[in-house]
Amino acid sequence: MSTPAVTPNDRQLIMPLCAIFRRFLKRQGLKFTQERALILDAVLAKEGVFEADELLHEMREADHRVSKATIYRTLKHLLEAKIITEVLIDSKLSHYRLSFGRDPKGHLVCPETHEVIEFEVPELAELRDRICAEHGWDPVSFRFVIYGVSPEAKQRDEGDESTG
Amino acid sequence: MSTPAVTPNDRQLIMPLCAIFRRFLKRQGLKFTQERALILDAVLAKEGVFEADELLHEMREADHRVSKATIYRTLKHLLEAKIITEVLIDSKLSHYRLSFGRDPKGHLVCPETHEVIEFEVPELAELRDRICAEHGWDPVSFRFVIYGVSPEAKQRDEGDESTG
DNA sequence: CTTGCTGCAAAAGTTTTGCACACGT
DNA sequence: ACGTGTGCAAAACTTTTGCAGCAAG
Repeated sequence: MSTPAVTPNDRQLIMPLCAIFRRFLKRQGLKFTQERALILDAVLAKEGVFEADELLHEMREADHRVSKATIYRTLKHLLEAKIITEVLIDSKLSHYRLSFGRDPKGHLVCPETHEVIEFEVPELAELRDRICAEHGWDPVSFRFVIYGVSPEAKQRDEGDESTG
Repeated sequence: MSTPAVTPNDRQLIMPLCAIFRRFLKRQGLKFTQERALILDAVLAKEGVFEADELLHEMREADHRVSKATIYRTLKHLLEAKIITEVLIDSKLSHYRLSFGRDPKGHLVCPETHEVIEFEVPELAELRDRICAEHGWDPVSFRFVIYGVSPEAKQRDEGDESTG
């Protein structure tokens, strides 16, 4: 397990994000509670895409007991604060990713193995602006998800060739 | 209401799609029932993106009473038969579109007004293949959704400028 | 006739909400 | 102190499933 060059929970990020969230909350007349701090920490610790339930369980294991309801309520605030973004991967389950200070990314998803790879494509932002301009819309954000078969899934399929 | 040049329920499409679905079902040892025919008809009548509940209500109004369960079960078969595709617009609700014989499309979505515009971008298919090749994946499909503020929403906001 | 299909109602899964009490400012 | 937040459990919502009778091949 080698350390990636830049991780989402870089020291440089943690401080300002906490401050940014506090400021956001104050501006809305909301409070920066212990629970919200813990949830923000849990989010910062995630490297890629995550779901609400994941946070709940990870926090339980770390003995940071926060209720499901509070997690959902806080995720909404984090979305509004633009600290996280929703990533549309599954139409029955919400997925999120840390987005603060990062370019939007595309996602490569393997439905078989549930692998998710993030990738950056500068063209997408241009595309977004061009399409919006053509229709007279103001761009807000975008999602680009590619579904495919990962190398792992292909390998798995080889030993599984006998279908039916 | 002028007639669009090409509608999804073109005569040219209805026949083969029905035949294609029948063939698909037979190959799977499944049956082509009256209910499945009605649902396919309802799907063909939809111009753009639709949801399960929409079909249910529209069919009820047309006195084509089919149960929720059957609609969901049939949509799954239509997906497998590649007659429709899932469009990821909302993470809590499934959206579909007729996909048979059509290029994948991108979608411009306005969360405020719920408008959805389809657009074609040839570059997306190339992009999909390039990204997959870079990671050693086999491409299957993709979704490109842009969120933005539609002209209608902008107009609506003007009369709404006084934000508490 | 055999096998799969339908409708219903209940179950399952995620997300939201009402309420009484607790905490941040 | 005031106004929010929290946890809990129940509600809401979409989607799935078990079962008894029904229809397609």
